[in-house]
Amino acid sequence: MRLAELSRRSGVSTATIKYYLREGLLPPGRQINATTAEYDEEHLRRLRLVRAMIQVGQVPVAKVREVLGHVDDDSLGRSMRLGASLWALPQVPEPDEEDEYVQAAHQEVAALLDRLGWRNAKLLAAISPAYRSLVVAVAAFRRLGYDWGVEQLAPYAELMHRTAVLDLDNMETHPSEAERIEFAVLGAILNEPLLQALHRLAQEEETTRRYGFA
Amino acid sequence: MRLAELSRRSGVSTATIKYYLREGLLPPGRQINATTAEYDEEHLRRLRLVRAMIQVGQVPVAKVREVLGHVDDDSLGRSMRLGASLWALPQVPEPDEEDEYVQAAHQEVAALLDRLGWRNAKLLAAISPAYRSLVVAVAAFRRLGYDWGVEQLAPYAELMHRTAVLDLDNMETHPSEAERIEFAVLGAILNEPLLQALHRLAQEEETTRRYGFA
DNA sequence: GGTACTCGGATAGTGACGCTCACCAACGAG
DNA sequence: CTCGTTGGTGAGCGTCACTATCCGAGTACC
Repeated sequence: MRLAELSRRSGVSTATIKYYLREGLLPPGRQINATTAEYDEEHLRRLRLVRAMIQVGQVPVAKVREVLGHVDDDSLGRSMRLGASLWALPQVPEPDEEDEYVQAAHQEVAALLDRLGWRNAKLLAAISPAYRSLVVAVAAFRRLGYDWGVEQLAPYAELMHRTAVLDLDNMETHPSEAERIEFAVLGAILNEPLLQALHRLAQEEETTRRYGFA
Repeated sequence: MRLAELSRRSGVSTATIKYYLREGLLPPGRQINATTAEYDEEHLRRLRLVRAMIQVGQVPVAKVREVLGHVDDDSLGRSMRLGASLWALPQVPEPDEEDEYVQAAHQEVAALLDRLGWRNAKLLAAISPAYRSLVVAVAAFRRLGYDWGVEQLAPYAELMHRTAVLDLDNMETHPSEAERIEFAVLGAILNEPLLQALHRLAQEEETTRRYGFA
């Protein structure tokens, strides 16, 4: 198929596809002659993945390129590939370690991980962007005078852990290793907007249950 | 306190504070004379809230203004005020209702709400941005060949509902109505990055538990 | 074989966003 | 009186995700 058809089948404008090609988000098509290139189903699939990451996952173009690099990198083990992809996701700015709220948040999060027995997460704390994001979020609450501590966080963490278990169980239903990796990466990126939407919908449901529509 | 002190105490540059004032995210200070304005603790608090929304919650400036308008609008009831704030949050682009995947996703989500007995959410479906986001996310999965149906979604929805229950329980611990509203809005906005961070950390924990660090 | 169309590729431009800079006249401390 | 600082304003910056335009080379159709 040629560029125009790829565009038609994906619903993405030719100009945008050209942009993705230029940015290295799509591998170039098979060159037939100076003015024609041939694309296949794999290109279509990759294009849809890219669109999903950018539009649904709000992943910036540069990060998409990075994530795809990890997905295609056969030299990594499973944990590393998944981790590398997750870590490439958009991040919160670095916490200011001098800040007293940040320091208190560090303590709180460390206590939380102890309470939960998340030993691996503790080991990853120094390098994991998720850990840093958590510290930043907790610090933001504290700065506003809301003292979220272990007591408040633990039930949320428990629920999120169950969510993660579901994620991985779903992943394991896929037979081939390659497919599992793609699903894991994809799931890590697309699950979040989905969870967020479910969470907001659940909040609306619960709010109206408790207080009605007024 | 004057602008420079507000800047020092909040860690936000004076230029940025001026920008927020111009954009109406902060109410103007009490004018003392042509070159001096006085700000108080309320300004500081509001500024921290704005920063938290923008930096942690990734809420665009225009949305922050909108949300603050709802927070300050005493004419609304609780559900409406919370709803108005939640609905002002960044959204996914409108789903293309012509698209077959979107139509299938609609069916799937409707079936999900039936299964869960989320009657209020069903009523809100036509107007709720959360509902639309959910449809877009499910459609994105389907387009990539992963058929997330009621079976896969229901356990996630159940967990998210429990999360929402926690949210509202936490909100109800606050004594005054005004404080509850602020906490609810804030929670709705800041909880998401926090949940996301917990989710990612839980994924890392669970991945390494199952497959080690390799 | 003529011609109108389409192809891919490349360059430059767009509009939104979140600041950030430079400048200004008006003050206030020494 | 001088000099630094104040709050307010207009314009500018860098990034991002496209998008519009042009080009010369091929292709389909009559």
